[in-house]
Amino acid sequence: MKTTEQYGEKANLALSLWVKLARAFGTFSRLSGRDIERYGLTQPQFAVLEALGHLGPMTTSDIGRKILVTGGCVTVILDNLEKDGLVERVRSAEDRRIVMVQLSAQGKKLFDSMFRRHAERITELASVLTEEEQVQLSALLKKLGLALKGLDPLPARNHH
Amino acid sequence: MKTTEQYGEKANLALSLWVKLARAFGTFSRLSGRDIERYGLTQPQFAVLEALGHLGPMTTSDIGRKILVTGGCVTVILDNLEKDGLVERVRSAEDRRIVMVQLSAQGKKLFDSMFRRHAERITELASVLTEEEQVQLSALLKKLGLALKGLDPLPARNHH
DNA sequence: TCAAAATCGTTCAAGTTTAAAATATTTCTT
DNA sequence: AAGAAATATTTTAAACTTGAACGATTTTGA
Repeated sequence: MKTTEQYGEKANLALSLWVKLARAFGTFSRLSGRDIERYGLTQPQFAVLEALGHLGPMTTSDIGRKILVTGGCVTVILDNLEKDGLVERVRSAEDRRIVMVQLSAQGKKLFDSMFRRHAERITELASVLTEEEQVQLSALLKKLGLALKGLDPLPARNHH
Repeated sequence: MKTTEQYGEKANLALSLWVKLARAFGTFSRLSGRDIERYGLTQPQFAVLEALGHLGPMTTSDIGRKILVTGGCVTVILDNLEKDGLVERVRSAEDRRIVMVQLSAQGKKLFDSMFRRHAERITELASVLTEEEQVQLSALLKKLGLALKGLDPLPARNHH
């Protein structure tokens, strides 16, 4: 793992940070995903239900921005969720280009029973750090994430 | 973003940590990937070249463990890199099941010219945090990553 | 008002990833 | 030494994601 002192101290620090970020995320993601599979959902499907469950109905493109996937992908995810009867698409009356997406009754039910247990699992995973460490890590990641977002020339539209 | 005080304090702390980890990784990954595209490589292709360049020749399955993808995927990535003349597969003489993978002369050349510039870009991205913050974050991520890895029932073989 | 431009969602084709099955080789057991 | 089990890699089929192209609708601006 030691990226032999080859690119200067600052670069090694940065490279090492990047590797650890990728590893921590990868493992956390795999473990979280394993939990989600138990509910018969894929990770992106779960992310959509979570967004709708916590934030309420929203448009297709809002979902894409929320869970960081492209529009074409959102369509597929919604197709599958709709097929399972978990979400409903409602074409807006005011602007008929827009599709509002919401949890169905069944979707709400699944979300409620599922998310609480999932939250427990996430809590369990995070508990490998003390609460103070979690606070520190959270703050540093927030700073990193926000600062990097500023460098990201991508979908940064806030208006609507 | 505020996951309304719904699942208890500890759970909210953990959920928030998870969200921030995913966001920071996602943005970092996208920016890093954008840099890599400039060399005509995909992110996993780059990861393979990096592993081979820094650690020397290794087997197909070592590569998979290193860059955290499945064996089948490594095969495809290597096929494409081999097609571009960047890596070479050498079937081991002692154990003919094993394929050792190494950079070709052209691959070495690309790696040298590419990785230094990429390291600079990563350093630039990481510099949104102070060096001390990077050290702290690195340490916390390392602890998190290693502890989670212990919970991960997956490819944890260390023997060979 | 009416045509051009912009926006929203879907469709499509191509590339990536995974898990499982298949192949080849080696090691273990008896 | 022979067959069973294990190991390393590739192949295959299915799923996911993306970016570009497309159709429908709304907004803009002459």
